[in-house]
Amino acid sequence: MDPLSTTFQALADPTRRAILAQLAGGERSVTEIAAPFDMSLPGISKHLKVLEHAGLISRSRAAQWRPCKLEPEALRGIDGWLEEYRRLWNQRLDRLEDYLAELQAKGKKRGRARK
Amino acid sequence: MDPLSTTFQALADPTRRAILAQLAGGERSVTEIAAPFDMSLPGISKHLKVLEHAGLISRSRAAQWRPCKLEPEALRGIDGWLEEYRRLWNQRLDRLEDYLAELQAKGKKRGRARK
DNA sequence: ATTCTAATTAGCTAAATAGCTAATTCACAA
DNA sequence: TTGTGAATTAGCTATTTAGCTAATTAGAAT
Repeated sequence: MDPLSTTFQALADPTRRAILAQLAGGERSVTEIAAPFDMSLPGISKHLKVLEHAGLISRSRAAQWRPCKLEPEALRGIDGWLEEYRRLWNQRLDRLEDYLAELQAKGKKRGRARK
Repeated sequence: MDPLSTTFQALADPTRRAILAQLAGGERSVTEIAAPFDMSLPGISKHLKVLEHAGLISRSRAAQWRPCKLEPEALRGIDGWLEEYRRLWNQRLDRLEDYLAELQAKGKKRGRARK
């Protein structure tokens, strides 16, 4: 799978996104991560493997704990992909602003010929 | 499925992303869209349904054609989701810049006490 | 050595996904 | 009304995914 697909795929699950949000607050062990979820530990473990494979988290080793750390740089790929489309939705926004500006102008010059 | 998961899921396929890229150039009929791909028409049709369901494209109707149009606004959801993490990877970048600045300072004041 | 805790792996099931071919719908044209 | 081109739906298969329980590995502590 290409990297972009892998990242999008990893993010397409609310549990995994919640795990990332949790890790934004700092490193956590697997049991700490699992605590808020109504899901078995192996289930969480699988989700972590998906996130690690996508490069979104990394895991170190401290005694019998395997603390997970967020790797936000892995999101730059999709941020870059978005770039091209950001232009497009801003264009629309610009047109809307133009339209609103025009409406306002019409309001002030009520009765005058249009443009 | 929640909207964010639906969007990410839709984007987690290279064919679907290629379709969006193609539609960034303007509206296209289904056969036009299908042309560059080595895939059956029903296959493409399924991909289009996924994209439409995610709100990433819309379809109108002109005679027997069903032209597809890109709806880039549907990407704002994931752009907003990214926002929180952008902060984090910029932090890292800031730290790197700080570090480089410090290195440079050290270079100029070589031999002096640090900090 | 034994036991406890943290975490993963094995092995299963149910559901979703990607792809195909064949059949169908729909609108226009002859 | 019959035919033609555009697109979807039906129906199938193979693969992947999410989830579980039970079993296993690995380190720390007793």
